[in-house]
Amino acid sequence: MKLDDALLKLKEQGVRLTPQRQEVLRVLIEDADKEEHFSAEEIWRRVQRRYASVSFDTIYRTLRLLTRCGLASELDFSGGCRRFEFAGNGHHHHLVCLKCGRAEELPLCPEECLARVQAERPGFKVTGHAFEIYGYCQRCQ
Amino acid sequence: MKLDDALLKLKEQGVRLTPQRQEVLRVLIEDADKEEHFSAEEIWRRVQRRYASVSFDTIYRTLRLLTRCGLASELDFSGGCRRFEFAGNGHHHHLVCLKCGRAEELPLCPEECLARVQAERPGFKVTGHAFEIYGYCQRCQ
DNA sequence: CTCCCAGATCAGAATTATTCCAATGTACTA
DNA sequence: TAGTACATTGGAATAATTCTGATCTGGGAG
Repeated sequence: MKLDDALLKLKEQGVRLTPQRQEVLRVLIEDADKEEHFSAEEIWRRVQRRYASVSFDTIYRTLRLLTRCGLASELDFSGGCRRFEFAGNGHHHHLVCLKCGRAEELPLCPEECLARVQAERPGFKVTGHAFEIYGYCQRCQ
Repeated sequence: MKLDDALLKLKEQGVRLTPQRQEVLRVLIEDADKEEHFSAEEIWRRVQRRYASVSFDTIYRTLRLLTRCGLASELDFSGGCRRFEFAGNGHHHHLVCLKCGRAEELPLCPEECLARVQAERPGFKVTGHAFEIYGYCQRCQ
């Protein structure tokens, strides 16, 4: 999914398209590569390049908004590094380096485990899941 | 594993057995049931019952120590609820309620996914992994 | 059993991440 | 093009965790 599609999707949901929101979305979509997932501060710095007076609060509020709209995901990796990514590139999980914090995307998902749990605990309403593998990347070993 | 075994294991590792440390370990082992995983504050309150002047810092330091010694695990659940559990009851994952924060233990593990990743990324040194399923428990729906 | 000191504890301050608030600004409808 | 509901701003508040420097103590040596 590209930036224009994402903006359209926001508009369809009746969300006001402010320049700050557009730029946060642009950073998530265009500045990220497969191994780079931004912290809120990194996103803030990048948005500041174009909108120097943007506040930290706006970044967080926008990220929460985008998450609610299904356009961003909040990643709670171990070691206190909460990161954000664009959610329009398909479901995946992460291989996370504990030294440099970079996360590579893994095109897999423990679906059988999920299915088993849902079958065995009908009383629990599943809404999501997380799966991360931790360790040290080649550079950091 | 019981409290005495855990204390012995600490001693073998040359760790000083202070009353505070013993009480933290006792809380983790004897006060927890399968659906209750304590926050640092909950552990602090419980240790205070016996050692009224214990500091918050001691709780955190002890939990880090126990984690390094393999006797505790830090659980980074989504929604900012970091919790701690005794690590002597076998490997497992968690079914986490996003409302009340309780976590039920799941006796399963996405092993095939781990094996696949290790086979496909020989350059990455895997040291651990996390798998949690989120949703709402019967009570909280 | 007592002494001793490396390492542990304590209280409170510092740090970090995130959210709240009240005043001000603005995207979008009509 | 104007009006207003919603968004942004900057600074302060909150919460979680860690640091610091003074004081205390578990447990080995004698």
